[in-house]
Amino acid sequence: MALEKKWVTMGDVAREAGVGTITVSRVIRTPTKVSQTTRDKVQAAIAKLGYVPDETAGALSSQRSRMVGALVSTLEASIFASTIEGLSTGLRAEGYQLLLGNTEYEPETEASLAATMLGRRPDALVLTSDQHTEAARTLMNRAGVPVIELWELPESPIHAAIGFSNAAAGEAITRHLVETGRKRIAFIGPDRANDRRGQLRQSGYLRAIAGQEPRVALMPADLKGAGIGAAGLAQILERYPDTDAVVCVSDAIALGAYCEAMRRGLSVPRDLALTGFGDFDLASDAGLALTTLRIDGHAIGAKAADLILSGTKAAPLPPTVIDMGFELIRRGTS
Amino acid sequence: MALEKKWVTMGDVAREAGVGTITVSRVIRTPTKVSQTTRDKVQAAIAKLGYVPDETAGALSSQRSRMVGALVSTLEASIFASTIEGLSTGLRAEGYQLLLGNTEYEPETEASLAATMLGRRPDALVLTSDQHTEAARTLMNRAGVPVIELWELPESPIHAAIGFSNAAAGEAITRHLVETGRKRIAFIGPDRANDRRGQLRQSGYLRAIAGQEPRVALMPADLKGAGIGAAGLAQILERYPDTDAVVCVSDAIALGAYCEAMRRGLSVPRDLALTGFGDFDLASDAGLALTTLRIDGHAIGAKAADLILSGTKAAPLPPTVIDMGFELIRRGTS
DNA sequence: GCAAGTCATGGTATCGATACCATGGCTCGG
DNA sequence: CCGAGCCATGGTATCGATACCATGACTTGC
Repeated sequence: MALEKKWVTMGDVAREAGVGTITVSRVIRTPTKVSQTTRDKVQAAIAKLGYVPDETAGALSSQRSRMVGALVSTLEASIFASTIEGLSTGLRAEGYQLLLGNTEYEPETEASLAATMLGRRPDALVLTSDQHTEAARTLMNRAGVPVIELWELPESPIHAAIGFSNAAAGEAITRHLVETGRKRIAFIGPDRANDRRGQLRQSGYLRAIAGQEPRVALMPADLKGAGIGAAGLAQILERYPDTDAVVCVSDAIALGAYCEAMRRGLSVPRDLALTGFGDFDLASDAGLALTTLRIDGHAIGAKAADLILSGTKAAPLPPTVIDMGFELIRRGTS
Repeated sequence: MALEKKWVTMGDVAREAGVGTITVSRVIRTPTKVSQTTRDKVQAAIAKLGYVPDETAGALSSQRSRMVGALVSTLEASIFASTIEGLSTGLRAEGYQLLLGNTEYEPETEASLAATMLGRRPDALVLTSDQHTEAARTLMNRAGVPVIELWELPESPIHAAIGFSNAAAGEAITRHLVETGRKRIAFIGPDRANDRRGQLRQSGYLRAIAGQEPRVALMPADLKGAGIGAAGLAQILERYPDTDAVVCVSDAIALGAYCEAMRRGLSVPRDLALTGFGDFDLASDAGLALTTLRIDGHAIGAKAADLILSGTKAAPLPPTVIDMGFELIRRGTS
């Protein structure tokens, strides 16, 4: 341990201020427990020395890391961007920080990332991935760390969940097309074995078209959003030329389908109605004016932060499943 | 500290395997220094007990946290998504993890986040924000933590930088329009005082149109991408009805401008050429087929990971500025 | 006026891992 | 056959903060 001294320690501050180390700790964590004059002295010393408390040491001795691990299925397509933002903003207010991991829709990756993250002893784990390996479930249960699943309402939540019913959402947007007179409705999504959310939306679609013939195109996921939409619409029109509406599993996919429709000279929504999912920027009136289903990702993230911060060592947060709902936004494509 | 025992410790594993704790540590960190038989014994004990090493304690004693702090200007619009992804994937391979913070283009927020992050004693700090307060610079310098700035080539880098010249990029894409015969070129971007990257692209635009009249629309940043593009184009056409090309500071803004042009019955690219920036999914041939400037965000992130992992305690990474360049992608809008 | 209680503060053990140094067994060259 | 040198392993101090308990000064109620 003969490393050159690099960081100012709490002891240095204590010496400078002429107090005990514990008093410095209190000035930082629980200022009300220290008299005004002492507090000022200590704060002056902190400023003078440029002291930055070592959270690593604090975490070890207090057994609270003030870190939250977040495992997201994907960083692309901005799907979870606002959720992460809401979460991180909420946590920052209390000095908590976010550890980020990207599972890429792979349960195996999720399991390995979860294990690595638990090594940091986070105070909570947030998952936007919905498929967990048995090993991961065991690990997370045994760890005693609260686990919050987002963007879904799982049948058997690990602990808590905040989201909405993807099946109901898929059903709602499809029903909107049915109700506006569409008779031959198709569905486009990526072909991803571990994307349960997408599968649930598809099941909602199937329920809503009851009576109509299902027309589903699942395209290779490596095409990315727009590519999936464009290729998917091409496939649908080839197999079912008389299709008059398409439900896309995301706004990005809807963009691809929209552009493909333009290229084919189809009029939207006259010849073909189109819906997205998520209500991202590109769907707005200033953009494609896409009929879509709005998910308030920011609110989901903020709610998760609330939940985490409200749980304490003494009273861990109770198992809960919170339905944040969704909202149909009708714009120009339907 | 009378907390119930929750986690299996290295001592537990050592006892189970009948070895010293340090041997367990070596099995995890430097397996080659332990004999095969002992290694097997220890690994069996680890598996049996479900031991997850406490990185918090490891960080404290080894003075290496295996964490990298990343401060991004924004999580939205997926601008930095691939960079973060490249970074996190590269780091994961070595068991490093990512601490994420969102500065929202606010130098003050960046400074406060940087301070919080330094409390975790990260092994490196990665910034995609380009404006730093004086306090933040001082803090980062004093901390002795390598700082890597991304997506730019700063004149006075804090330490290392990986990116490209935003001014040259703005100039290149504008020059492309000049060379393809456009005579009255406008520029649309957000009105963000602390977005130096955008300002540099604008300065490149100004340099490239030399001789032409500058036509710049900077719209309120809270409109978001597509809104900025749509409102920006409207403003440009009102003030300069004969505009024949528009340089947009991002692909998302170009989408808004594109849709606005459609609504006005303008033909792209005949009446109006349009360019974006970033080459995100929506710009692809399957999407808008947008002429744009490709930035390889993933490569930038991956390179940053390499750089961080190559630096050791003994030989900290040398100050470097790496130009990753950019690529003009000509598609259907010019 | 005194016991009981509150407030501000400090001392010391401790969290769980790793660094440093030490040790015993073994190989190998002369 | 012996000492130099390597390999595998262990003991102990330590990283920098916080928890717990203790202490002395001062307030308050009856």
